[in-house]
Order: sequence, then structure tokens, then C-alpha cells
Amino acid sequence: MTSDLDTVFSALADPTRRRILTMLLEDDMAVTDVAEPFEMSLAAISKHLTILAGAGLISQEKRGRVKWCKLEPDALKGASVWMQGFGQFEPVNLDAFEAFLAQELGESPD
Amino acid sequence: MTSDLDTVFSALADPTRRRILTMLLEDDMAVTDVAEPFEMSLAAISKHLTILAGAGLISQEKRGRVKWCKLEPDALKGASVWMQGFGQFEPVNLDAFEAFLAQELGESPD
DNA sequence: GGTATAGTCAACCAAATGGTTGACGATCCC
DNA sequence: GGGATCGTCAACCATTTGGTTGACTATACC
Repeated sequence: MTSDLDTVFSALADPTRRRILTMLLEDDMAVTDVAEPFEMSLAAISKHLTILAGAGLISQEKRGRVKWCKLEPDALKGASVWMQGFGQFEPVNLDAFEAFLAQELGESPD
Repeated sequence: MTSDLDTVFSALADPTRRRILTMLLEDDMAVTDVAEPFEMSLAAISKHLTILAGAGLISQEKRGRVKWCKLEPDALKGASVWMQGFGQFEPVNLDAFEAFLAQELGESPD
């Protein structure tokens, strides 16, 4: 039983994959364009993208011969919450932030 | 140049190590006591602890023949901030949270 | 149809990972 | 000193990881 956290954290453990995610923060990209700035083969990047997709961190949609990669930041949520469990980083923690969100958003559904 | 994020995220990618961290959330522990609930050798746990210490996630202090392990949650900070960069988890993002913190904390230095 | 482009697949490889066991050094206790 | 406990080290092993190259499929273009 491999946890979601396993796949997410190990996906994030590789600098190439983190760099890909930050690239996708700007805009959706085709596989070839993702690969362009890296000094490694297209096949290698394709594997990295498969791993990111496996972790749910990106989604991929094929249109014509081009496969578009889209960031799915929600997949970070579980990992983020897990880490917050340790995070007395700030005097204000998740509870306070949730209270803030509740107040800020009024009645947002979901 | 291996990034801090590399070592932190790959330390977190293993379920045994995450479980160790949650155990240490309760209290500082000796190596033998950390190992007790796991079905694996003491040497294996010792290696995991070395990796956690290498990532800065725990510190270890030897008193007598006992080595105490202490959680160092600040080491999660960098990784947490990195992840927040993606976190349009909610309609409210980092900017809003920073504003919230500023307001909440008044004049907290640093 | 023919050719270029986008991307994956399969086989292979070196290095890293996560575990084992057995020997060992240090410390505590009698 | 002698024996038990704490923990690491070293050697070893199987599996996973991150990369390569070459062949291949599918789409686009002329």
C-alpha cells in the first residue's frame, strides 16, 4: 500500500521534476517544450512527466500529436497538510489560517 | 549541488521515516525506542535516523550510551514555503496569508 | 504518398536505496 | 573485571532510480 504521500514526496525529491513544476506554474506546456531547457533526452523528460502525473501533480491531455501538461497544484494539498502538522513554523498555524480563510471567504461552498 | 529541498523531500518520501517523525512529535526518543514498533533491524532504523538528521529534520544528542533524537520541525520550513508557491489551493493565496500574518502579528521582528 | 515532428516504448546501464547480518566500541551495572 | 545494553560500522544483497540509445506509432504538412 503505497501512500499518496510516498508518491508526492518522492516526485518532489528530484530537482528536475521540481523545475518542471515551476515551469508549468507559468503556463501549460507541450512535452517537447518542457524538455527544451534541460540537457537530457526527451525520453528522460517523458519519464519524469509520467512520474509527476502518477503523483497527480500534473495532468496530461493529448491534442493532435501534441501532449499538453498542466499543473495540478491540488495534489500538493495532502503533503502540505501533513507538513503543517509539524509546523509551529510561525506563531500562527493552520487553525488560525483556517479561521482567516473562513472569515475571508464568507460562504464559499466546498 | 544537492539542494536542501532534495534531501528534505527524499527524507519525507519514505513512510518509515515519516512515521518516525510523527513519533518524535510526541516526545524526544532514544534510538532503541524509536526502533521498537518497527519490524526491521535496529541498524536499518539507525540508517533512517541518519538520513533524517542529514536533512536537518531531527537532531541527535548522545548522553551516556543513549542517543536521543529530537524533532527539528524548522527544517520543513523551506519545503513548506516552496510548496506554498504552488498553493492556489484556496482562492486565497500566499499574498493574502502574508497580509493576514502581518495584521495578526503586529510588530513581530524578523 | 512522402517526410518531418511529437512522443512513447524497450532494452540496457550505473548508481543509489533500503534492507540484512555479524563484528565491534562504549557505556552502565554488579 | 565481566556481562548486558546501546548504537554504529562494514560487507553484502535485491530492487529502484535516473539516465542513455534506437526503434517505433501517430499526427501534421506539402
